Amino acid sequence: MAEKYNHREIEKKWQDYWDKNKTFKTENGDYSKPKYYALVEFPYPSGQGLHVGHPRPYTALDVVARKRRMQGYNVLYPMGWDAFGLPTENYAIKNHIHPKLVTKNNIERFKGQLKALGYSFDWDREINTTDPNYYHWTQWIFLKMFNKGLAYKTKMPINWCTSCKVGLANEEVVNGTCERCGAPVIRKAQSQWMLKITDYAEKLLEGLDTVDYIERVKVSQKNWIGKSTGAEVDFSLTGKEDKLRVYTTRPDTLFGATYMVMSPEHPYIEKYKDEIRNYDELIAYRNEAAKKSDFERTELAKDKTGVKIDGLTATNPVNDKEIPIWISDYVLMSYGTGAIMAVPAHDERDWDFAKKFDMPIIEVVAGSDVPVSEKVYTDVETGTMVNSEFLNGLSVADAKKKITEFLTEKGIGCAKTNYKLRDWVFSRQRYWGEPIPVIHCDKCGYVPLSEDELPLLLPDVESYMPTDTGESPLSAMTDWVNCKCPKCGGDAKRETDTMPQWAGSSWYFLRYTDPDNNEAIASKEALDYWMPVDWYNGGMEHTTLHLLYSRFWHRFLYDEGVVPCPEPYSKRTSHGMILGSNGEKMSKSRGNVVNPDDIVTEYGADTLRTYEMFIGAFDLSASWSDEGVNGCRRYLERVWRLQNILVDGDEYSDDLKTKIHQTIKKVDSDYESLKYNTAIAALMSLLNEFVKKNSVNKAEFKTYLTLLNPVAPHITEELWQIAGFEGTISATKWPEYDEAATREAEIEIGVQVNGKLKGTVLLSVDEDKDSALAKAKEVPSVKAFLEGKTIVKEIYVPGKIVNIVGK
RNA sequence: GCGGAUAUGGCGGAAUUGGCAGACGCGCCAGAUUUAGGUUCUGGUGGGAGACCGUGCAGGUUCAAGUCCUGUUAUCCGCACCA
Repeated sequence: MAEKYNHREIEKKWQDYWDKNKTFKTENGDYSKPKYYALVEFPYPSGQGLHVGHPRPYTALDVVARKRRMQGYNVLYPMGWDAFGLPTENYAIKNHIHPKLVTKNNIERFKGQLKALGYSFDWDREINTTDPNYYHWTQWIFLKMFNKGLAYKTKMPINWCTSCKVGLANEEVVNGTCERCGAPVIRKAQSQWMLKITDYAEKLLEGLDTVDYIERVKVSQKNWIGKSTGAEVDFSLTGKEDKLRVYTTRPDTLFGATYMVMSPEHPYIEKYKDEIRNYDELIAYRNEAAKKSDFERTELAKDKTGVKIDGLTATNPVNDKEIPIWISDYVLMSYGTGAIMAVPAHDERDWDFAKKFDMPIIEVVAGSDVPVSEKVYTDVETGTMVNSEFLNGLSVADAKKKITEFLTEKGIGCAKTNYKLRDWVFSRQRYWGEPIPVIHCDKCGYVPLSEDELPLLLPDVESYMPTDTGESPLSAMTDWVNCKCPKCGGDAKRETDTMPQWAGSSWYFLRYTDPDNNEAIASKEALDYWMPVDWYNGGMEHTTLHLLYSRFWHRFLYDEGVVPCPEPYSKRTSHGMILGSNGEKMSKSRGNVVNPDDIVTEYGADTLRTYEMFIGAFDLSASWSDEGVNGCRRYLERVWRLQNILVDGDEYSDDLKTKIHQTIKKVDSDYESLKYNTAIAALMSLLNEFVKKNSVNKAEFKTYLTLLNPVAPHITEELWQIAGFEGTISATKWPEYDEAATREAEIEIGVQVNGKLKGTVLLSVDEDKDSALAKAKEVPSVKAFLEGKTIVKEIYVPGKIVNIVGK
């Protein structure tokens, strides 16, 4: 009789063993084997420690990594720390501890927790974004971008968090509040570093066609980039030289323009201030609009406001009609040209506006059942052009083409593509981030450091408090700030803004390939061999920001010849959240937080891993259940007791052969397609067969342990050793199945009468129709139902169903 | 408003190309073993007394629909005046 399953002893034993023997160390230089690069998002080492949500993706790809190793691949499965960031800095401020120390402690805790879960990470490749040897290269990439003109500084209204006292990217503002702290975000003009991600909009969009991302990730990337095609058209300002240029996606409706709208910030308002009779009114409106936060603007989206400009009108270039110009905050200065032509008949917003201010609505696309005076008509598929002179009778698509050609020919317009994507606000007025390696000299402007001056170290400061002026705490460090200009040698000042947290995570996957390299971000050989990442899994919350930013950096590095492939990730999947047992998001305030440490101590890492894989469909969120955890523990105990019924045998026993081959096939394919829950179900089902039979032979046991090993590595190593199998299970080969052996000789199939199941019949796989039907009709319950009926139709689908239709 | 997803027993969830709905687990019920233990083992478990009825709701296609088609509702997530 075996001893009790003591998970604490066993798990400790094997974790030490793997550590000591560097079982999962990935060597560079061994480039003869096929490679596999599995990647999970590295965590932010927060003070709270690991969350039960973390093990879900980590275990999932650990399963893939372990399986790949057994299949003979050279596997890279690394882990590191995305350790710059606000919570650490805030904690440091509050408790007067250096963020460096806070980070160190948090990492230690996280690392201990991850090790206790038995992941097959190569810990020799651990990276840390706050390590100067790491951010050296973050700064290096920034310099490359700067030198290519992709980094620039500009004064612009930014999203300013009133509580964190820090500028935020658009992506970090949620409903007008700060994504991190929830405080209101206001607009504030500040000089900011920007990265020209917009230059890469098209490349980032096109790249999506070449990668295997789950559909919703692709869709959100596309939406964020927001490509639209249309035309720019010059309207003339009546009686002026100047043109009023607009952007439209519907140039076909040009004849239907009945007024124009400019953004309240449009420069023409200042330029023609002397001729505008209601200038004061316009300025008052503009000031009101500026005061509104993004949140309010959104809230009031349905109710249009605006002011008509008195003293300025426009002329439609195709029919010389004079039309009024309005200003309204529904037109944004930051998109297109800051002005639009309004075609109320065929644009919802214009229609609302026209209705409110009682302006004419001219139909130019016919096809609606309802007059355009009653309902806007935006269909572009079925309508026909009317009231549009030379466009009349054309479809919308043809009209678009024709009018664009016409405009181009006459020199009053051209085809134009726009993107919603904006440049990336890359400065933070904070301490705990990578220093931006640029010096400002009054004479020479912004001067980059030279590469050999990197890394530019983050200096130690007394206080990490951000200043009320909006400057970084670094600005108080005069010794550090004051320096000489590398170009002219005169007095100059260092940039005191730091980089956002996204910087370090925008290229970390490259560093893993060669983490200790002091000469480059990674060696060319390492990058050529390992890149791209074969499978990247991460949270849905990172599908717009992190994914887009890192693709942008990677694509830039590709254009620079630094990396060998245009896209960093071949395949991207996402996992669902683990919710509390009440189905709500886990949080302290809701009191539904589960600490992974408790589960590991009480039930063991293998149980936690098994449970998180078994909990449900990987891409959907799932609620925590203590009973479910217990069930998985029970399962592992049943596996443990298999050693009590272990008998000799070099081959699968006849009665289980088919089932075993089927299980190998199922587990193999399920591990590949994120269907961990059904893989485990199949393993449970096979276990039940062994238990029922009260026997498992060595060949069967070996296969069983190997299949389970990726999910529950500790217990399977131990059982492998106890059974006296050769070597360790981690070094064994992945079992293979024989397709022919997965097929049963005889199957029980359903027999329906008039489409309703009445019984079952045992048939051989290649049973012919006549014999199958004959046997089916002999089934007593079927026979009874056919009594007195005329058979109209008989259906037999081999291996699936028999259906007899009678009247 | 737009885009994406989801909806199946008491619960978590299974169901290649349409082909025995409810695998596997939890919970529950009964029995056995063991005696105080996160027990283990065996059997049962969608509803209904029944013919039958059952995959959010209403239609449709089909010999056959959780799966396909047309509508519709609810929940969740993302985006939100982008011309």
